Amino acid sequence: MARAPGGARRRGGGGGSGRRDVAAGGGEAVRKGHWTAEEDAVLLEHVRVHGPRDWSSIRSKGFLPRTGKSCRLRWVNKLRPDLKTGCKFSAEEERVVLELQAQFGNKWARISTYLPGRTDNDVKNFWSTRQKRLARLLGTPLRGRSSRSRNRSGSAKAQAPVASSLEPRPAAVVPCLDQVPLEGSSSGVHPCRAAIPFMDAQRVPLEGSSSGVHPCSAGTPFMDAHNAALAPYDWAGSGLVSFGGALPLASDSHACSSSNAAALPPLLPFDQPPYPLLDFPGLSAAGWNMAPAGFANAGGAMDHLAYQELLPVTQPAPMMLPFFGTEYPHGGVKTELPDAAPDNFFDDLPPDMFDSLDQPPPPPPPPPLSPPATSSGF
DNA sequence: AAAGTGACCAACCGCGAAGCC
DNA sequence: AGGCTTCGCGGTTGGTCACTT
Repeated sequence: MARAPGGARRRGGGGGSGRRDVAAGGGEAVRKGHWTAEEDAVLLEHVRVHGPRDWSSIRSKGFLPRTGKSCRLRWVNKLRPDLKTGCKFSAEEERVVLELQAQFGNKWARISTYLPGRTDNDVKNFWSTRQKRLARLLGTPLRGRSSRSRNRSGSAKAQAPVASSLEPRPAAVVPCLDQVPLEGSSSGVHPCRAAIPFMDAQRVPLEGSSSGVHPCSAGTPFMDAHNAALAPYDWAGSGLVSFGGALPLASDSHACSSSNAAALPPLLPFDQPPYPLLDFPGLSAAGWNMAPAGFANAGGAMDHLAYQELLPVTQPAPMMLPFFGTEYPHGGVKTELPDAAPDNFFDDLPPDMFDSLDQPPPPPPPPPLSPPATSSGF
């Protein structure tokens, strides 16, 4: 569908219109809502001078009529130079999210530390969208607290609730969501790819003009629809929760990384994958321009890393790395699978597979073997 | 063409933890 | 030790766009 990259999307005009712009309270007005370029510039300057801290002073000193909370959020989610703005989650990133969500639960900040360039908000939104899609595809309301109901025009086609606080689940082999046929997919160019034309030659070629082997399945055979149908499946859990395999983070998760953010993911508490990783000539690990070791684990540490990047260059770093991801819904890479046609994917599943939907969740998984290594910070 | 809908994204809110005095 | 402030996180909400009907 070629949606515009997040940052480029046109928002309710004139800056700061989406939500309430100004606090209702008296006294000094606190601006809310969407940020303007001018505000961003002020915030960036503050960070450049003071670092990603003292958020509250931004307002107290009169730099911006924004709360420190809002400033921090803006920095973390949008202005940090190491963010993958406009990049949809790749299949590998999705796998990471699934695996880590199964491990950690809804610890988005923690999970995001394994995904360079992704914020907790990114992960959270991704997960939420994914859960909603799953719920709709499965025709099963997800458990958990009531989801936001758009309730547009009182549509009877109310969307299923989204489980907002899911318990950690034991890993299970499940299909990558992009195995699930997605309506509305159309050919297009991923915003990242647009900037990285050479990647087209590296991608798994699609057969014909509109269908072909999904890059995900091509590179990761365990994710094909057939295996998915045969695999045990944690329906009752966090949707299509997880994978039995491990995560090839060492290389794949850096696809689409926006910069030399010195962000190697922490060592994951998973085994190395038994399946081949996507390999692209000329893109060795050394070519990723990554720090040799270390990883920021917490959001604050990430802030600091990003700030260090900001010091020499206040503009977001350009996309320098290719995007290997599989785009399904609206981004453009065709995801139609020969073996997983929209109408027969679930038909291929054992009929009793859905019986577990209403069963209590299995006991939580064992804790991770080791938490992410902490960086020295700032 | 218009309405409905899903997907995606940005940002706010509430709460708890951490730090400081 | 206790209160206050700041920060970080998770959940939620609202807006926009693209696609479908």
